Amino acid sequence: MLVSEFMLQQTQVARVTPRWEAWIRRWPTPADLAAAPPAEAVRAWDRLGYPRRALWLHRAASAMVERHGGEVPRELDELLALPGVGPYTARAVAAFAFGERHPVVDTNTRRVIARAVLGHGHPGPPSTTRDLAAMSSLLPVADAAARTFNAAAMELGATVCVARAPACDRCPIAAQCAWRAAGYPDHEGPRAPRQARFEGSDRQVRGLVMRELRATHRPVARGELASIWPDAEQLDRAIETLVGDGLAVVGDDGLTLPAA
DNA sequence: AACCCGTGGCA
DNA sequence: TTGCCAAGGGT
Repeated sequence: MLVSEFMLQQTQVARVTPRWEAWIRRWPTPADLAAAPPAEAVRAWDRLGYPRRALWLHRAASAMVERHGGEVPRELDELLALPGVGPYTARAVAAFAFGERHPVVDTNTRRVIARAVLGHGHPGPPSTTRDLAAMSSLLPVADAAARTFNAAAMELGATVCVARAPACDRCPIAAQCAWRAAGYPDHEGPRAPRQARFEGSDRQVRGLVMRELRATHRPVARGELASIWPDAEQLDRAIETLVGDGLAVVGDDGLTLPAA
Protein backbone atom coordinates (compact mmCIF):
# COMPACT_ATOMS: atom_id res chain seq x y z
CA MET A 1 0.00 0.00 0.00
CA LEU A 2 2.83 2.37 0.78
CA VAL A 3 4.46 1.71 -2.58
CA SER A 4 1.19 2.19 -4.43
CA GLU A 5 0.45 5.45 -2.61
CA PHE A 6 3.90 6.78 -3.52
CA MET A 7 3.31 5.89 -7.15
CA LEU A 8 -0.20 7.31 -7.14
CA GLN A 9 0.91 10.78 -6.08
CA GLN A 10 -0.22 12.93 -9.03
CA THR A 11 -0.27 9.84 -11.23
CA GLN A 12 -3.27 7.93 -12.59
CA VAL A 13 -4.01 4.35 -11.57
CA ALA A 14 -3.80 3.03 -15.12
CA ARG A 15 -0.19 4.19 -15.45
CA VAL A 16 0.79 2.96 -11.98
CA THR A 17 -0.56 -0.60 -12.09
CA PRO A 18 2.11 -2.30 -14.24
CA ARG A 19 4.99 -0.51 -12.49
CA TRP A 20 3.57 -1.45 -9.10
CA GLU A 21 3.27 -5.14 -10.05
CA ALA A 22 6.88 -5.30 -11.19
CA TRP A 23 8.13 -3.30 -8.20
CA ILE A 24 6.39 -5.45 -5.57
CA ARG A 25 7.54 -8.64 -7.25
CA ARG A 26 11.13 -7.39 -7.17
CA TRP A 27 11.12 -5.72 -3.74
CA PRO A 28 8.36 -7.25 -1.58
CA THR A 29 9.58 -5.72 1.69
CA PRO A 30 11.25 -2.48 2.83
CA ALA A 31 14.45 -4.44 3.52
CA ASP A 32 14.53 -5.74 -0.05
CA LEU A 33 14.28 -2.23 -1.45
CA ALA A 34 16.74 -0.75 1.03
CA ALA A 35 19.31 -3.38 0.01
CA ALA A 36 19.15 -2.31 -3.63
CA PRO A 37 21.07 0.67 -5.05
CA PRO A 38 18.94 3.82 -5.37
CA ALA A 39 19.82 3.78 -9.08
CA GLU A 40 17.82 0.59 -9.50
CA ALA A 41 14.82 2.12 -7.78
CA VAL A 42 15.00 5.10 -10.14
CA ARG A 43 15.26 2.76 -13.14
CA ALA A 44 12.33 0.62 -11.97
CA TRP A 45 10.31 3.82 -11.53
CA ASP A 46 10.71 4.13 -15.28
CA ARG A 47 8.59 6.95 -16.69
CA LEU A 48 6.08 7.35 -13.89
CA GLY A 49 7.32 10.91 -13.46
CA TYR A 50 8.60 12.89 -10.50
CA PRO A 51 11.57 10.53 -10.05
CA ARG A 52 12.32 12.12 -6.69
CA ARG A 53 9.50 9.89 -5.46
CA ALA A 54 11.56 6.80 -6.31
CA LEU A 55 14.48 8.20 -4.36
CA TRP A 56 12.28 9.14 -1.40
CA LEU A 57 10.65 5.72 -1.41
CA HIS A 58 14.09 4.12 -1.31
CA ARG A 59 15.09 6.40 1.57
CA ALA A 60 11.83 5.63 3.33
CA ALA A 61 12.62 1.92 3.01
CA SER A 62 16.02 2.51 4.64
CA ALA A 63 14.39 4.51 7.42
CA MET A 64 11.86 1.74 8.05
CA VAL A 65 14.68 -0.79 8.32
CA GLU A 66 16.62 1.46 10.68
CA ARG A 67 13.81 2.79 12.84
CA HIS A 68 10.93 0.34 12.56
CA GLY A 69 12.48 -3.10 12.27
CA GLY A 70 11.73 -3.24 8.56
CA GLU A 71 8.01 -2.73 9.09
CA VAL A 72 5.76 0.02 7.82
CA PRO A 73 4.91 2.09 10.90
CA ARG A 74 1.29 2.37 11.98
CA GLU A 75 1.29 5.77 13.70
CA LEU A 76 0.58 8.94 11.72
CA ASP A 77 3.54 10.85 13.09
CA GLU A 78 5.91 8.00 12.30
CA LEU A 79 4.54 7.76 8.77
CA LEU A 80 4.78 11.53 8.29
CA ALA A 81 8.42 11.41 9.35
CA LEU A 82 9.26 9.24 6.33
CA PRO A 83 10.63 11.10 3.29
CA GLY A 84 8.03 11.63 0.58
CA VAL A 85 5.16 10.84 2.93
CA GLY A 86 2.82 13.79 3.42
CA PRO A 87 -0.68 14.25 4.86
CA TYR A 88 -2.39 12.23 2.13
CA THR A 89 -0.02 9.27 1.96
CA ALA A 90 0.34 8.94 5.73
CA ARG A 91 -3.42 8.91 6.26
CA ALA A 92 -4.10 6.63 3.31
CA VAL A 93 -1.67 4.04 4.71
CA ALA A 94 -2.94 4.39 8.27
CA ALA A 95 -6.57 4.15 7.17
CA PHE A 96 -6.45 1.62 4.34
CA ALA A 97 -3.56 -0.59 5.42
CA PHE A 98 -4.09 -0.50 9.18
CA GLY A 99 -7.77 0.37 9.49
CA GLU A 100 -7.16 3.41 11.69
CA ARG A 101 -9.87 6.07 11.70
CA HIS A 102 -8.44 9.16 10.00
CA PRO A 103 -9.85 11.55 7.41
CA VAL A 104 -8.13 10.91 4.06
CA VAL A 105 -8.28 13.73 1.55
CA ASP A 106 -7.02 13.55 -2.00
CA THR A 107 -7.91 15.58 -5.07
CA ASN A 108 -10.99 13.40 -5.70
CA THR A 109 -12.32 13.80 -2.18
CA ARG A 110 -11.77 17.54 -2.37
CA ARG A 111 -13.86 17.76 -5.53
CA VAL A 112 -16.65 15.54 -4.17
CA ILE A 113 -16.93 17.64 -1.00
CA ALA A 114 -16.82 20.87 -2.99
CA ARG A 115 -19.69 19.74 -5.16
CA ALA A 116 -21.92 17.48 -3.07
CA VAL A 117 -21.56 19.36 0.24
CA LEU A 118 -20.61 22.94 -0.60
CA GLY A 119 -22.37 23.24 -3.95
CA HIS A 120 -19.30 24.45 -5.84
CA GLY A 121 -18.28 23.17 -9.24
CA HIS A 122 -14.60 23.18 -8.33
CA PRO A 123 -12.67 22.92 -5.08
CA GLY A 124 -10.80 26.06 -4.11
CA PRO A 125 -7.05 26.15 -3.57
CA PRO A 126 -6.07 23.18 -1.38
CA SER A 127 -5.66 23.76 2.34
CA THR A 128 -4.71 20.67 4.30
CA THR A 129 -6.13 22.01 7.54
CA ARG A 130 -9.47 23.01 6.00
CA ASP A 131 -9.78 19.92 3.83
CA LEU A 132 -9.08 17.54 6.71
CA ALA A 133 -11.52 19.38 8.95
CA ALA A 134 -14.23 19.16 6.28
CA MET A 135 -13.70 15.44 5.78
CA SER A 136 -13.45 14.86 9.50
CA SER A 137 -16.90 16.33 10.05
CA LEU A 138 -18.38 13.89 7.52
CA LEU A 139 -16.54 10.78 8.68
CA PRO A 140 -18.56 7.96 10.25
CA VAL A 141 -17.69 7.18 13.86
CA ALA A 142 -16.93 3.47 13.47
CA ASP A 143 -13.46 2.57 12.18
CA ALA A 144 -14.66 0.22 9.46
CA ALA A 145 -17.32 2.64 8.23
CA ALA A 146 -14.82 5.49 8.23
CA ARG A 147 -12.44 3.42 6.13
CA THR A 148 -15.19 2.67 3.64
CA PHE A 149 -16.28 6.31 3.54
CA ASN A 150 -12.74 7.50 2.81
CA ALA A 151 -12.36 4.99 0.01
CA ALA A 152 -15.84 5.69 -1.36
CA ALA A 153 -15.30 9.44 -1.55
CA MET A 154 -12.07 8.93 -3.48
CA GLU A 155 -13.61 6.35 -5.77
CA LEU A 156 -16.68 8.46 -6.47
CA GLY A 157 -14.47 11.37 -7.45
CA ALA A 158 -12.22 9.18 -9.57
CA THR A 159 -14.94 7.38 -11.51
CA VAL A 160 -18.19 9.39 -11.47
CA CYS A 161 -17.73 12.86 -10.03
CA VAL A 162 -14.75 13.51 -12.30
CA ALA A 163 -13.34 16.96 -13.01
CA ARG A 164 -14.35 17.40 -16.63
CA ALA A 165 -17.64 15.68 -17.42
CA PRO A 166 -19.18 14.31 -14.23
CA ALA A 167 -21.59 11.40 -14.82
CA CYS A 168 -24.38 12.72 -12.60
CA ASP A 169 -26.86 10.32 -14.18
CA ARG A 170 -24.87 7.47 -12.70
CA CYS A 171 -24.10 9.17 -9.38
CA PRO A 172 -25.36 7.36 -6.27
CA ILE A 173 -25.67 10.62 -4.31
CA ALA A 174 -27.07 12.81 -7.08
CA ALA A 175 -30.27 13.32 -5.11
CA GLN A 176 -28.31 14.81 -2.20
CA CYS A 177 -25.79 16.80 -4.23
CA ALA A 178 -25.74 20.51 -3.36
CA TRP A 179 -24.10 21.45 -6.66
CA ARG A 180 -26.80 19.64 -8.65
CA ALA A 181 -29.57 21.12 -6.49
CA ALA A 182 -28.20 24.59 -7.15
CA GLY A 183 -28.27 24.03 -10.91
CA TYR A 184 -24.54 23.42 -11.43
CA PRO A 185 -23.32 26.98 -10.83
CA ASP A 186 -20.00 27.69 -12.52
CA HIS A 187 -17.07 29.57 -11.01
CA GLU A 188 -17.22 29.86 -7.24
CA GLY A 189 -14.39 32.02 -5.99
CA PRO A 190 -10.68 31.39 -6.47
CA ARG A 191 -9.51 28.40 -8.47
CA ALA A 192 -6.35 26.44 -7.88
CA PRO A 193 -3.40 28.10 -9.65
CA ARG A 194 -2.65 26.95 -13.17
CA GLN A 195 0.16 24.49 -13.70
CA ALA A 196 3.26 26.02 -15.21
CA ARG A 197 3.82 25.29 -18.88
CA PHE A 198 5.78 22.06 -19.29
CA GLU A 199 7.06 22.54 -22.84
CA GLY A 200 10.46 24.21 -22.62
CA SER A 201 10.53 24.06 -18.83
CA ASP A 202 13.36 22.94 -16.56
CA ARG A 203 11.15 20.01 -15.67
CA GLN A 204 11.16 18.85 -19.26
CA VAL A 205 14.95 19.12 -19.45
CA ARG A 206 15.36 17.24 -16.17
CA GLY A 207 13.12 14.53 -17.56
CA LEU A 208 15.22 14.24 -20.70
CA VAL A 209 18.43 13.98 -18.67
CA MET A 210 16.92 11.32 -16.42
CA ARG A 211 15.81 9.36 -19.45
CA GLU A 212 19.41 9.26 -20.66
CA LEU A 213 20.74 8.21 -17.26
CA ARG A 214 18.18 5.43 -16.90
CA ALA A 215 18.99 4.08 -20.34
CA THR A 216 22.58 3.09 -19.53
CA HIS A 217 24.75 1.78 -16.73
CA ARG A 218 27.74 3.81 -17.95
CA PRO A 219 28.56 7.38 -16.98
CA VAL A 220 27.08 9.90 -19.40
CA ALA A 221 29.46 12.69 -20.32
CA ARG A 222 28.28 16.31 -20.39
CA GLY A 223 29.11 16.36 -24.10
CA GLU A 224 26.73 13.52 -24.81
CA LEU A 225 23.95 15.37 -23.03
CA ALA A 226 24.48 18.46 -25.16
CA SER A 227 22.54 16.87 -28.00
CA ILE A 228 19.34 16.47 -26.00
CA TRP A 229 18.75 20.18 -25.35
CA PRO A 230 19.87 23.23 -27.30
CA ASP A 231 20.05 25.68 -24.39
CA ALA A 232 23.33 24.87 -22.63
CA GLU A 233 22.62 27.13 -19.68
CA GLN A 234 19.25 25.50 -19.04
CA LEU A 235 20.77 22.05 -19.45
CA ASP A 236 23.44 22.89 -16.88
CA ARG A 237 20.76 24.13 -14.51
CA ALA A 238 18.79 20.91 -14.93
CA ILE A 239 21.88 18.81 -14.23
CA GLU A 240 22.77 20.94 -11.22
CA THR A 241 19.34 20.57 -9.63
CA LEU A 242 19.25 16.83 -10.34
CA VAL A 243 22.60 16.49 -8.58
CA GLY A 244 21.23 18.60 -5.74
CA ASP A 245 18.26 16.27 -5.47
CA GLY A 246 20.53 13.22 -5.38
CA LEU A 247 19.03 11.87 -8.60
CA ALA A 248 22.33 12.26 -10.45
CA VAL A 249 25.93 11.97 -9.33
CA VAL A 250 28.94 13.64 -10.93
CA GLY A 251 31.92 11.33 -11.52
CA ASP A 252 35.17 11.60 -13.45
CA ASP A 253 33.64 10.21 -16.63
CA GLY A 254 30.27 11.92 -16.39
CA LEU A 255 26.88 11.66 -14.82
CA THR A 256 25.36 8.52 -13.30
CA LEU A 257 22.37 7.51 -11.24
CA PRO A 258 23.12 7.24 -7.49
CA ALA A 259 24.94 3.99 -6.71
CA ALA A 260 24.36 4.40 -2.99
C1' DA B 1 1.60 30.76 0.63
C1' DA B 2 3.57 30.15 -3.68
C1' DC B 3 6.30 27.66 -6.48
C1' DC B 4 8.77 23.70 -8.12
C1' DC B 5 8.86 18.88 -9.37
C1' DG B 6 7.51 14.44 -14.83
C1' DT B 7 4.70 12.36 -17.88
C1' DG B 8 0.76 11.29 -20.43
C1' DG B 9 -4.17 11.42 -21.81
C1' DC B 10 -7.90 14.02 -23.37
C1' DA B 11 -11.04 17.71 -25.31
C1' DT C 1 -2.16 23.15 -30.64
C1' DT C 2 -3.07 24.45 -26.13
C1' DG C 3 -4.77 23.96 -21.63
C1' DC C 4 -6.51 21.07 -18.08
C1' DC C 5 -5.97 17.42 -15.09
C1' DA C 6 -3.96 13.60 -12.51
C1' DA C 7 -4.92 8.63 -5.34
C1' DG C 8 0.88 15.08 -3.55
C1' DG C 9 5.11 16.50 -1.25
C1' DG C 10 9.05 19.50 -0.25
C1' DT C 11 10.81 23.94 0.36
